[in-house]
Amino acid sequence: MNLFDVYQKKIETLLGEMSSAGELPAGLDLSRVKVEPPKDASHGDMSTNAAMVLGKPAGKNPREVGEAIAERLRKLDGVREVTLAGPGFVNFRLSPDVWQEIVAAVLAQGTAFGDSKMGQGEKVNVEYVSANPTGPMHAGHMRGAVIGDVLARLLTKAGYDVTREYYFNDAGAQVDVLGRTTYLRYREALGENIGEIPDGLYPGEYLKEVGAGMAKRDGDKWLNRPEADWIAPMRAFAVARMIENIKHDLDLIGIHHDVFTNEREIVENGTLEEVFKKLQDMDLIYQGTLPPPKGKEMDDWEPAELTLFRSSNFGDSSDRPLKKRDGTWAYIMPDIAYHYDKMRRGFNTMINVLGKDHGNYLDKMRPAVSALSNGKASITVMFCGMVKLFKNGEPVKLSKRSGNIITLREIVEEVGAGVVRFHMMTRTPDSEMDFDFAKVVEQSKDNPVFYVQYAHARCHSVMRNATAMFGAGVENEKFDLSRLNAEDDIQMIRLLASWPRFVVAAAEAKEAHRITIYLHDLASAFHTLWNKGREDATLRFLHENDRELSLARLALVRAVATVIASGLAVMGVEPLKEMHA
RNA sequence: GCGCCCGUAGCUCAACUGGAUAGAGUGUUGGCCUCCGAAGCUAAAGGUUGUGGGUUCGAAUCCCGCCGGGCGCACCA
Repeated sequence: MNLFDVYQKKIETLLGEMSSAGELPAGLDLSRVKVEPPKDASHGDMSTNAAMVLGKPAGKNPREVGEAIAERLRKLDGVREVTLAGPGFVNFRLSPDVWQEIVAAVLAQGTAFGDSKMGQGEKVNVEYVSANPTGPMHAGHMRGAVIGDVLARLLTKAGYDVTREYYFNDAGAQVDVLGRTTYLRYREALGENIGEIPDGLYPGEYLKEVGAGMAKRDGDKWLNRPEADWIAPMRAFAVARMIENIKHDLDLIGIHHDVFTNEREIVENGTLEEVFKKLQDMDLIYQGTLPPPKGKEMDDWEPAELTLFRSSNFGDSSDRPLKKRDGTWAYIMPDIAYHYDKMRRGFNTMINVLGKDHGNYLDKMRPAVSALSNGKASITVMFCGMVKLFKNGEPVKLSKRSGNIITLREIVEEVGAGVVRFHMMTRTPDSEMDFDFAKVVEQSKDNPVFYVQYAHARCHSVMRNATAMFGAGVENEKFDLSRLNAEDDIQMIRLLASWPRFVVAAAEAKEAHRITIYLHDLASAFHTLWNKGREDATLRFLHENDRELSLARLALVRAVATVIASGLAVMGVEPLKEMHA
């Protein structure tokens, strides 16, 4: 239930009536007409720009149009205090019962309050994490992992049919390195002294158990045999183990993908050839020579004739090679084929969460997606900035070379999954962010996770007190919403009522971090209201001698807790009923 | 050199995607616990939204030019 949608429709109907009555021309474009909360609450509950948007096409002064709109608006049920302001805003208030009903709606819908049908069941593919299975999840992965997952939750809440996907490469050079390192660990497990891990292999301890696992499964059958014999089984075994490992680590922060796709499948089932043929049929493939890249020192540049894709037809800065000089596929080809595969599976909206260092991924992929779908499919990339870790105020040095990585598991064990998730969402995705192990668990209002959780816990504290005061089961007793008539009550409800709007706006913009902003506002409003009760006893939630008011206020408090929980659910964070030190 | 992103209070970030007087936190200085959890609330203060033009009823937001920053620019993966 989105009140703003309700009044948007009412106003559109009203404008239609004005056209019929000849007060406005027929066939006006209403798409820019909006109903939103005014920036300054003292202007009213809602505001519409209709008069300003329609003034010009109607050939009338906006204020004149506004006056006519106001006239009709005054006659609507639930509307009061219609005023004309500024350049032509029509502001109005809603009568208290309209607001009070929101509390009932929230309690009836529970955390589903704020769900929207905006997405209309459209299939969306959100691809995130997608780390190659060469090591455990570490600090560098957590930002993208959480951003992708929360975006998926948000889009689901907004009515999209979301598939969470993980794509990994189980071929290629990195995976060969994994295979070789596993072989070394395998020999170690069989009793050999392997000494230091040589340069160019993965030094991390985590491959020890993989090698041991291999030794357990296959015994010594791979010893003293050439690499050509053992590299494939080592790779396969290690990849399978690492994927299990990754799934397990992701589970620690509540992340579960629906689909795992690997590059090998795409390559082996002939998708590359199919895509290539398709592009050929569209006359988008030719043999040619590219100019050397500009602005870069190229000591070994040699012009060569290559098989090129006319990506510049689709806005790319230059055409791109799909085959190398030796005739084998260029590396972007599997990626293109993979996106073709997604489209073939019915996804016209594809979202990719990547690190900022993949800066030109979109440039490379968009032309292909556009060509292969005749412009129907879209690919969006969300770039994530780096997370800088701090311990005791000192930056944590990370070195993958020495195997000195901070794993996701360590972080989650130290601060908890909810804290990690919430913090990753406190900034726009592409900004850099500091993550201080001490600060993120600090129990003060400086810490947004705590602040929001505290508000939720306080709500539950009120519920506990209500039980103590009025006996068990008070929350199920009937309440009279009309008792919520203090301006502060209504103020609180207004904020609750705007939650569905936030969901829609955040989903439209694909900016899940806005949810944290809303939650912080809501928590702040609740803390404020709480404290007002200290100075003005009439605003307290519970009144021993006024059971009816207490029940109504208790309903309000439960609604606040419900909306906080609804927001935290989008974040994938478990709401706390009690804070404990 | 080219492409993408960014530039908002001293600092870290918002601003519901074109709306009215640009808001929070932090830092500084005050006030509030016999009272539902003071782990909180509250007052003051801080701005030519990098800059110069343009578009319109209206611009932090859209367009163009500068200035400054980040990332990317191979047939590597």
